Amino acid sequence: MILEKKKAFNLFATSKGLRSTRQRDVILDIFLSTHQHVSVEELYLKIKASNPGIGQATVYRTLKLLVDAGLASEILLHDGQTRYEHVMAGEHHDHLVCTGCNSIIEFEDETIEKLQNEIAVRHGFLIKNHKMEIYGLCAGCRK
Amino acid sequence: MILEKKKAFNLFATSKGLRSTRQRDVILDIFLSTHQHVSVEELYLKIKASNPGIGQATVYRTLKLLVDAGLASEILLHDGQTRYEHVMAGEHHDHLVCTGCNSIIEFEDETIEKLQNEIAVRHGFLIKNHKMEIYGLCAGCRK
DNA sequence: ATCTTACTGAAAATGAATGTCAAAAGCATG
DNA sequence: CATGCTTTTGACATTCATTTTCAGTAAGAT
Repeated sequence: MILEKKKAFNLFATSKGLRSTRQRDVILDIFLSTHQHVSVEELYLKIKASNPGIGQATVYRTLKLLVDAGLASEILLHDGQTRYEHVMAGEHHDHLVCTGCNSIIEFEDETIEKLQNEIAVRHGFLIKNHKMEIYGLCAGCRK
Repeated sequence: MILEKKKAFNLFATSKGLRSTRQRDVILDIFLSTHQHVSVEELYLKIKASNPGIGQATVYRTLKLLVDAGLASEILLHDGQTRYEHVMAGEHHDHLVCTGCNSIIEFEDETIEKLQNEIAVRHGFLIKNHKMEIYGLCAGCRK
């Protein structure tokens, strides 16, 4: 699966005339190895640990590329840090965000997706993507 | 309706030991008179036009208070500006965001709300609020 | 009217994200 | 494998939204 994504990225890169560099390989690798919803800072620190040479500007730049390539997407929570999550082809998931411990639970619901499409059609709207975040307290934090 | 909200804010203010000031009155007034989804900058400019004395720090501070009071909520789009929308008690609406012209269409869907609750229950999650944004092209921009 | 404490405005500070630019690296070519 | 052209990079500067600071002002209880 990780291999597929690397191939996908290479394809994207060549189609755009981008070059394949050590930095991009490393960043993609480490991004893919992280849990969902990494902030740039988290990712940068992780990268710096094994590859001290790579600068954060490059991490920022590469993450944008991953978004363009359809491998990652940005999520904005309410802590002022942009986070990036993995995009699985065709699949979509949404988030339960715990405001107590900041943990994120993912879920998927086909019925909601269908309803969204209906709503879009009703408004003559062409959906590109969407995000849904439910805020509250997780089981652990309710006590 | 605007009056109700002012009362609600006063109630909140006294319950928290906050003082009632001219600035807060003005900001709440003008916030309530705006369309949905004002950015702080937009609101600040509007306020400055009629009340040149009020500083933007106060606008920022007061908007946070409105959120605490349950009268406003933050929305994060992808343009680096936090926006605030009106919160109607009990009611909830979501957004179709056009990436072509940046217009926002609101909608409400009871079935989706119900499904969200089911999902929350299934995960032992206590919902406080939620956001859903669907990105794409509006009817006008599809052409 | 006085006193305490919260509030405000202006300016400085912060912090995420982006831009700049010279040096380095990719990669097509001879 | 040297050459030359172009993209990419890292370090640093810059931008821009938001937050903090702080001295002065104003609420509102007594």
